[in-house]
Amino acid sequence: MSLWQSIADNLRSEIARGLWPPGTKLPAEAELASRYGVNRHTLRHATRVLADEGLLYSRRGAGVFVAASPVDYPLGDRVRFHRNIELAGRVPGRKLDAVMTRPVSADEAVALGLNIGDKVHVAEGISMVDFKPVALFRTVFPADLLPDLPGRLRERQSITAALSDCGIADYRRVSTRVTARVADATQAVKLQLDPGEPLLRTEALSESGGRMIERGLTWWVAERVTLTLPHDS
Amino acid sequence: MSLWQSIADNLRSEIARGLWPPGTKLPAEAELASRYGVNRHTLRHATRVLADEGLLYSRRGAGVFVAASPVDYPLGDRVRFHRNIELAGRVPGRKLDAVMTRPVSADEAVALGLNIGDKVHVAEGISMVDFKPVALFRTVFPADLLPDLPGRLRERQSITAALSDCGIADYRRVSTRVTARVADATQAVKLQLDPGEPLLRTEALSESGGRMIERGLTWWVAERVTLTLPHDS
DNA sequence: ACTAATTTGTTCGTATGTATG
DNA sequence: ACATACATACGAACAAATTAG
Repeated sequence: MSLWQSIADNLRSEIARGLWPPGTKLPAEAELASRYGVNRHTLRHATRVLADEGLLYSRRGAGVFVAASPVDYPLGDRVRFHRNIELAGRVPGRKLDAVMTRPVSADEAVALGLNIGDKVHVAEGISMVDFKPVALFRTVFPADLLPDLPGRLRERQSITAALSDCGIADYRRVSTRVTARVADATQAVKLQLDPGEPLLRTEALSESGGRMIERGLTWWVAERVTLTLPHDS
Repeated sequence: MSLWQSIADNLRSEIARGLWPPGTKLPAEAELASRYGVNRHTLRHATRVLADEGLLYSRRGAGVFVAASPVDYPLGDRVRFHRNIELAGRVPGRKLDAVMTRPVSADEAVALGLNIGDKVHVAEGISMVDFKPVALFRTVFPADLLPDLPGRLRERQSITAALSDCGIADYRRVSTRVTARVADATQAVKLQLDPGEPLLRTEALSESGGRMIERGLTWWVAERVTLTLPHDS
């Protein structure tokens, strides 16, 4: 086993054991290199590999830092943000930026099976984990099915709870599509990250009782969340 | 409905109908604006929205172009690149950059259920659709189970076929994790895109007959693929 | 290698219609 | 009725990147 590999393994296990918590600044490369008794190039080889794995990141002139361990977010048939995050032992939160009712757009109409001119409720906001933003969402609901939804959304913390108040006891994902984009300036500000950082974009359609009930677009901060897929076997 | 919205809808439907095939350069903004009888700002508002949706992209000094429609890539229990792409009516391809055998790394050992010191075969390369690169992959196999794999991989076009030659007739995904990173310089060159463009990174584990058979890392060009999830109902 | 023409990107200014309270 | 705020639309000019000759 090469020197850089054993150093990488060493650091990896130390990070895994919590010896260097997320956000910690590692000692300077020169310092660490002398501790391991290797040349700075050798140490850099190890940290570069860990950075590729997403465990570390470096900022020129600032230092090498331990990346925040991303939240695992399972994308199953019944995706519920609050439950998912609580099951992972973290604190879920949501900030509602806007709730409005407006005519459906062309692409939304196709997705939800509506006609031009029909109205939709739109909820926009930010999802948080441990009081840090992890995602932006824009969710669209057919207004005719859910006349009371805007009010309920403002009262309740979770979308699931608001839908339940409107008589939608259960709903299921029928399709999920995943792609990625880099954050623009507006998204970066809302998510407290730098523009150009990658976002995972999911487009989800849910139905209940034969009607499309929800079309949700979510932009996840890639470095703060890992989407996991169901493999029912 | 505002002017820019109807222009956007018009262009959207024209693109959907194939009137402007992927890669086509649209007429210059000034030209298009005069055709629609609007100011250039108004036209730009429409094209900006379509660019946000991923239907168009613009290059200063060059023009506005119709984006190549991304390939839908289903992530199910039995993921087979060649079959998936052919089913979408496109031409799959693979370029093998390297096949080697080396000791397993720490994280690979955990994933595949191996011990330190065990050997793995590694296959690295580029996946293509319609002769354009869409993804980088690095796939790792336990060497003890598949002594002949390196030779087979070099002979055959698809990993599925090579595994079949080694007696693995069938294998299933047991876990898939999705996150995103921006492309570094090396990845950008291999994938023929600009550094800083977002990549979707999937980490997949597959098993066959009770043994982990494969751990595949794939970096997808986000603008050229959309990952779709199974929702078995 | 250089220039000129073309094309998108950005920033001024101005005006109008439409909700809101 | 009025003031305010916001989105929409037009006009002009210039900057920056690309392409053609």
